[in-house]
Amino acid sequence: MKHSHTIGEAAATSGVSAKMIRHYEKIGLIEAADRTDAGYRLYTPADIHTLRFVRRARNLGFSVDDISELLDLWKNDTRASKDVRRVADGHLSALRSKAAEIHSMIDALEHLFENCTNDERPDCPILKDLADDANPARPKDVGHKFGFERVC
Amino acid sequence: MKHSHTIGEAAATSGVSAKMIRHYEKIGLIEAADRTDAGYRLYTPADIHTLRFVRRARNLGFSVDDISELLDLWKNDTRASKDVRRVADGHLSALRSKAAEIHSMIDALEHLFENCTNDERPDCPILKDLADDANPARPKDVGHKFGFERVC
DNA sequence: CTTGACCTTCCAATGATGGGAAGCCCTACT
DNA sequence: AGTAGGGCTTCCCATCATTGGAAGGTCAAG
Repeated sequence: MKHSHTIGEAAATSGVSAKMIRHYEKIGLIEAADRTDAGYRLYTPADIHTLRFVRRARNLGFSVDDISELLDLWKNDTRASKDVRRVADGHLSALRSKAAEIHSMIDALEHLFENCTNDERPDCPILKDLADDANPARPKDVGHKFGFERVC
Repeated sequence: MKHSHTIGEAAATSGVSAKMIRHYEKIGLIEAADRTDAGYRLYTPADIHTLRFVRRARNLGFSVDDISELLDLWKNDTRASKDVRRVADGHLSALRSKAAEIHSMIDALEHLFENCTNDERPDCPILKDLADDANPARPKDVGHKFGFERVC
């Protein structure tokens, strides 16, 4: 086991946190690492390369399921280019529709701002609009599937 | 208690699911509803109006915390317009930065597609790029805070 | 031989929502 | 009057990626 690294080193060089490396192992995204006699995980340069692949895919917003599929394709020499493309294409169109939703929210909010005095008076067109029963506030239901945990 | 409605009716007319109405009550976003002798929740038209306000704000992507603040302002006649504006402004800039991230992911993916043959051959520039140690794939770390649960 | 930095596992929380089970309530129909 | 059904109740669990912490074992240097 020459050239093996601890999880901390693997985390530092791959950009994936040690926590997440253990997590990815537990959920089966990556293979279980070899261990020292003391139980420490050991990572080869090839493992770290895989971790980098995972991080880059996450940076592009791929889900863990997508990445699992991409990893399989990556390690399979007989893969067809179009299979990879299918995964990436699905992700891309999801991104595009998410972008469209966000832009429609931005537009609606900017519209609400148009008449906002931004002063000490209690009159506020933004609240008026939210309270207006005739206004569906761009009714497209957004909710959980597209993730507004804290930022949207 | 004339003019009172069950949670199902309130859900249907407000557009907020019964599940979520109970949830909002539990987390304190809305006040606990009155109950019948049998324990059924009862909603007045004013309650339903509040629920509509909540739904519209959610449709605009406001977080529950934001909405809680907006509700307080809405029910407070001495509010200052600028306080509402502060909440909405914070949300708007969060939306804008999220939009920017998504567009950078879209751009990166579209770039990967440029040389993709989309055929049966095993050669795939998308995977090559993900595996390329020299390529940080737009290193801006995205992750949990901006929500890619299933779509990104 | 201690100290401190690292590693281990396990459990919990985030945020908004959905799903389901087990059981009570109410109305309508036989 | 009894029953079928639908709606209501509470409680727990799952999602998704990630972080945090606690309790404890290991290793290297001082």
